[in-house]
Amino acid sequence: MAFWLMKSEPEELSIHDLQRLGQSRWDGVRNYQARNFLRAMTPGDLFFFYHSSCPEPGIAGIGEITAAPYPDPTALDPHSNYHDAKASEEKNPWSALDVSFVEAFSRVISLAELKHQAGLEELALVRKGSRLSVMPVNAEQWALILALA
DNA sequence: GCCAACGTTGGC
DNA sequence: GCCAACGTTGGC
Repeated sequence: MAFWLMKSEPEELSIHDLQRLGQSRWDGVRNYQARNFLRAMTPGDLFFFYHSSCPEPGIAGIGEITAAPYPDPTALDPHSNYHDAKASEEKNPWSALDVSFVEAFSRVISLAELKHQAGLEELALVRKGSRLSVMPVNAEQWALILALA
């Protein structure tokens, strides 16, 4: 079992949306490095649900990977914001997977707090210039962040 | 393969 | 809205 962190704009999908829905498809990733991390995920893996591009950016809860990665259907949908004109049924470079709700933290662990937390220096989220939307979290980092919640 | 121009991300 | 940083595109 592995740990991850994935970013979502809460206006699109927040941890509370996921709580209400129970499960959701995680799609729209259009960066190869992030996609490669998606493809490394297996059912049972847990991820921190990060709220980005919002008034209070930070980790808002936990979700679980429930299905192995499959071709991202939004890449083929001309009406989707994530449509990729170069993708086809035969050759779709993008991946999506299914996630389920695990927990909503009683507070958001803010980005500022994560930046100041000793032991998280290597976390891609807080590294200068890093804009990855999907990233690995090691067991030590996971436990450290969980203890802040 | 180089690299300038452009687009995107995402915090502030 | 600004802008730093990174990624992608496309001419050469």
